[in-house]
Order: sequence, then structure tokens, then C-alpha cells
Amino acid sequence: MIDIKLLREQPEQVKEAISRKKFSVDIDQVIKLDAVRRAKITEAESAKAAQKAANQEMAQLVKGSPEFLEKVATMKSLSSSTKELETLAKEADEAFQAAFLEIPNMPDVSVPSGHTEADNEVVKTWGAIDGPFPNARPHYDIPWFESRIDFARGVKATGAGFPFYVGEMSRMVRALINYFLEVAHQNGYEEVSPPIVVNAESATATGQLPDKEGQMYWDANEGFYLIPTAEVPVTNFYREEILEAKNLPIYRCAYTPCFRREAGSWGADVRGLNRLHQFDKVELVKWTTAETSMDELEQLRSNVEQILEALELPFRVLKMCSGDIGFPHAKQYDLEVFAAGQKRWLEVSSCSNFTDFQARRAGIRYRDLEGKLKTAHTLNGSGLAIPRVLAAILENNLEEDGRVRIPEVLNKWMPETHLGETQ
RNA sequence: GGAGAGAUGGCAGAGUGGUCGAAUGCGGUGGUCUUGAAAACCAUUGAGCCGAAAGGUUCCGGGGGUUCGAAUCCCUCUCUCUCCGCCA
Repeated sequence: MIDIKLLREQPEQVKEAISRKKFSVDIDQVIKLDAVRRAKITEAESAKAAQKAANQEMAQLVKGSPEFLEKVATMKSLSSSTKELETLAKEADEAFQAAFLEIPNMPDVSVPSGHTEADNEVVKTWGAIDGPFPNARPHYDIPWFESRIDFARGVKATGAGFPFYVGEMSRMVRALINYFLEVAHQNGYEEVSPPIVVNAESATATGQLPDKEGQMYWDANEGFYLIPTAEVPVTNFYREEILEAKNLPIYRCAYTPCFRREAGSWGADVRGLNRLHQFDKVELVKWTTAETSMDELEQLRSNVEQILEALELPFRVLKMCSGDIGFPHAKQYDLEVFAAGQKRWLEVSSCSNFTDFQARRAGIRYRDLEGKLKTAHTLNGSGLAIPRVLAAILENNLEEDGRVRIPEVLNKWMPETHLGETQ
């Protein structure tokens, strides 16, 4: 949620900011609902105050006395009209809350305006993308690929987009997870193992609901959602809590499988590891004060870049334009690795500052050094998503003999030098 | 899954229809005392919403009901604990 005070005091500024995003909402309607709500609440509360005052008088009277019985009669009508006003106030409040929840976060002033991914700004490129991959080919065309990542049998067990990782490839996935967690640990992120199903309150707090309802798997029996990212349970760790400023920023990391229905996005570019319904990811999450969140975003980004450099994968960083950043985002960087076989950039991380948007929905606040309550800021970034990183390694590190060189930083978990088999 | 008990402020724990946002203790904060600290003593100490403010109002696990009036009575859901069953 955005700050309702800002919406009341500077509606034009809010409208202008939000119009830069791709979401269409009727902000004037929300402002109107807010005014109605406030009027109804004031009405109901003054009626309630009158009722309470009368009730106090009544408590002084002798029970069953003529005065008492008379008072009961007048209290009855007072009570029923109060109840009516309270119902109206509650309805007005709910109407407002529902509409208010549909307003996306405002993009930060540093976010470039734009409508599509073509308007995203490349702010950094690392590594050479031309030339150094003489043997590269799309990972799904590597002869032994299907024997290590078995999509056909995944279809039997579950369906499309749920492959089995077999043998050395399963160990490779585990190595990547371990390496990512280790780097996160070294950078000061405390590891957590969160639940991988969440309730609707959690999904609402981080902004998946009501925006992305159809993208999550849902258990009708319990009303739980399979997490699309560890961001959801991890951010909700502190839901409805008050933190101390002296303990901020808090850094956490988590490895989890992630589940995405990807409804409507099944098309040409989803072969192999490019897009799966279930994938592994290490997520980095931060809770900060309002003052530091933008600096923390830059640090978060560099924490992720460090991993790609160590893996020797060429990458670029996109500063996402206003039309391409998500519903709860204020600012977002996407990191893409170059997959030399497909000659494509694959998104492997998204680093975002949600400012106070998620925290306000989640009720995550902090007491500043003067003791005042403030809404926290939340951030997160993938560090990293496994399958696409793996795809880039398979493609870029493919050698003349048909095997794939394993990055040295993984040696602790994968002591062998190569994956696959010679041709 | 079955039986029973329970859910009150940061924590512990009173309160069984009106004067209860709620006793008391602990903890926190400020002060007195002290060279300093401890102890002792005094004061203070929840959050949401409406309001420019004064003030008002809501919240005793969630929702609903009874009543002029609910922390307190009824229904229901959720969660916790104990025992039994089952099971990684």
C-alpha cells in the first residue's frame, strides 16, 4: 500500500507517478471512497460515544428501578441506530480498503519512464559476449542433455516443466545452491529455511495478491499457495511486528524450490531450462529504514553481480523502466546472463526495492532512534535462480570434446572438472 | 483422526455482564540516591482508526450471535498444550 496521507495531500503527484506504470487504477475513485469512509466513521463514532455516555449514567442507577427501565427503553433505540451507522461505516471502510489494495507502488524518481522491455536501460555489462565461446550450442541440443535433465519422465511424474535432474546434474544443482548460500552467508545474510506454502495473508502482504493470483499454484483444501519465490514467506517473517532501528538493516537468505504456473506465457522461448514450473532459487531479503533502502538496493545488486563474476558468466544489468517494473516495486534491476548457445540474454535475478509498500501491507514497522514508529522498507533479489544459470554454464562452457567445464568455485561440492560425456 | 484443557498488554498472570485498555509481578524508559554501579524508592511504559487540535473510537486469538450494555454468556473457526492413534 502507498501512504494514504500522500494520496490525500498530493493526489496529482501520486496519479502522475502511478501513470508511469502499466497498471490502470481509478485513483479518483479511491479518493472518493476514502472521503466516504471517513465521514461514515466519524458519524458512527459519535453515535457510539453518545451511547457510551448514556450507558455510564445507566450503570449508576438501581437495576430494575423505574428510572432504570425508562433508560433501557431509550437506550434500545440509541443502540439500534448506532449499530446501523457502524454497519455502514464498516461497509464503507471495506470498499475503500479493497480499492486501495489495487493501487500499485509508485516508481522511484530514478526509474526511467517507458512502456515495454525495450525501454529498459542497460546500466552495466560485464564479460565478453562475442568470440570466446567457439563450441557453444543451445543447452537443450547437447547430446547428453536429456539423459541428465529428464523432461520426458518429468511429464510422466507431473507434467511439462517439471524435469528430473539426474546423477551428476542433480549434484550440480546442489553445488550451485550451496555456493550461492555460502556467498550470501559471507555477505552477512542469515540463512533461513522457510515454509514453501503460504496463506493468503502472506501473499497479499508481498503483493502477489490480488495482482498475480493466477500465477500461483493453490491448494483448495487449505487455501494455501505454493510459493513463487522465497520472498513471500521470508518477508512475512516479521509481519505485524515492530522492529528496533538499531537492529536494522536485517539481511536474510533462503534456498527454496519455487513454483510458477506461468499461465499464458508458454511459447517459443521456453525450451529446456529457460522456463520451468518448478525451479530452485536462493533469495536475498532485506529489511531497512526508509533512509538507507536505495543504497541497500545497490549493495544487494553488487552482491549478486559478484556471484556471476565468480562463475565467469557474462551478464548485463537492466534498470527496469516504469512500465516494466512490478506491482509492488519502486525500483528494480534485472540481471541477465548471456547464454552463448542460444545467443540470448536470460534473466537470472531481479533485485528490487519495494520501499514501504510491502511493509505497510504486512504491518512491518520499526521504532526509530527517537522512539517514533515508522514503516520499514523491504528489498529482495534473487541470488540466484538455478536453471538459467545452469543453462548458461552448459552453453558457454561447452568444450570441443562435448563436455562442459565446471566453474572452479564449485569445486568444493563438484570436485570433478567436467560434466557430460565426450562425443 | 479421537478425548480433554486453554488462548488477556514485551513476558508472566488476575479478572465470569456495566465504574475494564484492563489488577499485580517481571521487563523497558526517566528520575532520586551514589565517585560510579547495584539495590531501594518515585514516576512512566501497547497499537490501529477518525480528528488541525482538544478529544473520540476500536482492539482481551479470528468471525458471528445474545443484551440497553460483553474480556466476561452462546455458536463457530483457527491455533497451542496434555493424553491416545497414525506417520516422515
